[in-house]
Amino acid sequence: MNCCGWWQRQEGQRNRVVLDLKLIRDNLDPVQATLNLRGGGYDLQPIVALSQQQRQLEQERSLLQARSNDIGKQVGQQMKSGAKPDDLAVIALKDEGNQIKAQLADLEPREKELKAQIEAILLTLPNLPDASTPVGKSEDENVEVRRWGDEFIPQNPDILPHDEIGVKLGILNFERSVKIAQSRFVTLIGAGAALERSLIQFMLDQHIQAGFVEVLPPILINSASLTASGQLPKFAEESFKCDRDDLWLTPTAEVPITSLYRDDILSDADLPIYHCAFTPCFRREAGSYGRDTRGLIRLHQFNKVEMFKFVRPERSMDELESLTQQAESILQALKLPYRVIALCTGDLGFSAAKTYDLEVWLPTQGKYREISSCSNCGDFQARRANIRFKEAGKKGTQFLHTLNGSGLAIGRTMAAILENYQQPDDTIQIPDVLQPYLGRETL
RNA sequence: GGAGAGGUGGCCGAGUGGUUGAAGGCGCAGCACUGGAAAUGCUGUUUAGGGGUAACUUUAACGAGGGUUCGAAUCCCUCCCUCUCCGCCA
Repeated sequence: MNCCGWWQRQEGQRNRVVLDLKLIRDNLDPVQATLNLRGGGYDLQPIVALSQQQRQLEQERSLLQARSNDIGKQVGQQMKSGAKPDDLAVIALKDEGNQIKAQLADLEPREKELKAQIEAILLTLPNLPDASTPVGKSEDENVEVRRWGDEFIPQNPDILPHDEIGVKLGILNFERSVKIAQSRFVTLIGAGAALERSLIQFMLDQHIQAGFVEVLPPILINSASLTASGQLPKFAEESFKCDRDDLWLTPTAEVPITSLYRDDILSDADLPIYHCAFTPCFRREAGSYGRDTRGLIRLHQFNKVEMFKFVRPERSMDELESLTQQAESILQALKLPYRVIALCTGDLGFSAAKTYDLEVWLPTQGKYREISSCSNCGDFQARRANIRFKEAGKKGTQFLHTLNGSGLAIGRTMAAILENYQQPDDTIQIPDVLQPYLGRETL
């Protein structure tokens, strides 16, 4: 992680609060207990201790600075009323000012160091699971919520895996992609490229119609953006980095979209804000050697249409349900069988408080595979990104809630179509809703 | 990449060392006036941390970081960003 230097250009950021320090201080045991549901051995005790010391120093420093300000004023007044710089009274004040300066020079670095330590630890703490997230240690304890489209599961026993049929049809090429780049890349050719493009267009159209405003964000993004949405500091290994520039290849559109409103104070009238975006996504897939080495399931570069919501806190759980349904509506329109899984506390992503995964049926694997992940991040990302809203007529600001969901991963959708729509003669029927986009009925 | 200009509150815009968290204006909110409104007048109008049940109090912030000073929006250094012109380029 140290090789990447992601922390080096963070100075533009105000101190981020991340998990609410006050919440931790005032509710140590419940917060610790909730965090423990994730596993991972997070310990809040050191933070509380450091925070205690830091506040102690802050109080001392404030007092000194108050006195220092006072001295400054007094000198100013005396000079104004005609005192000379070498008057005894003035010199005495200056001396005291210098003494305070010396004391502050000792205090300040110590407090700063404590703050930095606290901040560094806080940034590594994941979000607290929502109370409605099922408790469990690993993905084995995820809970299936519902299934859809059993009647569309193909019964043909001779279906070829999507990568094999894709290569056979000449629309996917993996070998040449190794030549161009590496393994875990694909080149789409002819109708394959067109199908990918049609899927992107179709999905965006669906979301735009549902009220999501399309954005096409930068795909090279800075460290502050990755920190804001929770990818940094813990997951530096997972992203591609352009080392000379403090720029990273985006792992998901969630990251640039979160930072669209970083450090903003929105008006409550602005909420909710719905965005959708098509972007390529880049992941190093460190630690997944040997998993899904074939096909479109796990690539270093893949396309995805993402949905994102900025909402009022009390609405976020309802918004998660409708976000999930929006993602489901794409699978339903494509008539692809899927199931909805509620991730358990042990399998929850770093920034999420609650997550539904959508898993599409892949006949040749005989199982459901993740094609969308819809998460309510609560105020976790809003804290890191410092995105607040102000209620008309009310004092102060509050952090809003963010949600994100794939709608959908394009490559995996392609894979699902190539298998579920495969015909006995090795052609691919094109789903009805895509035909107008692609301009043909079969591949 | 080369040359120049600039970054102040929701916005415009003043401010080159001393009660400036920041004049003035616009906007916004409340009140007054009105049958209602406009116009007008008055009042208010940033955020974050600490202490306090609270009223309140204190600290910090004028792009960011550092320095000079008893005292910095104002002076010095470094960095970032924006704009204009030239070059290059899709």
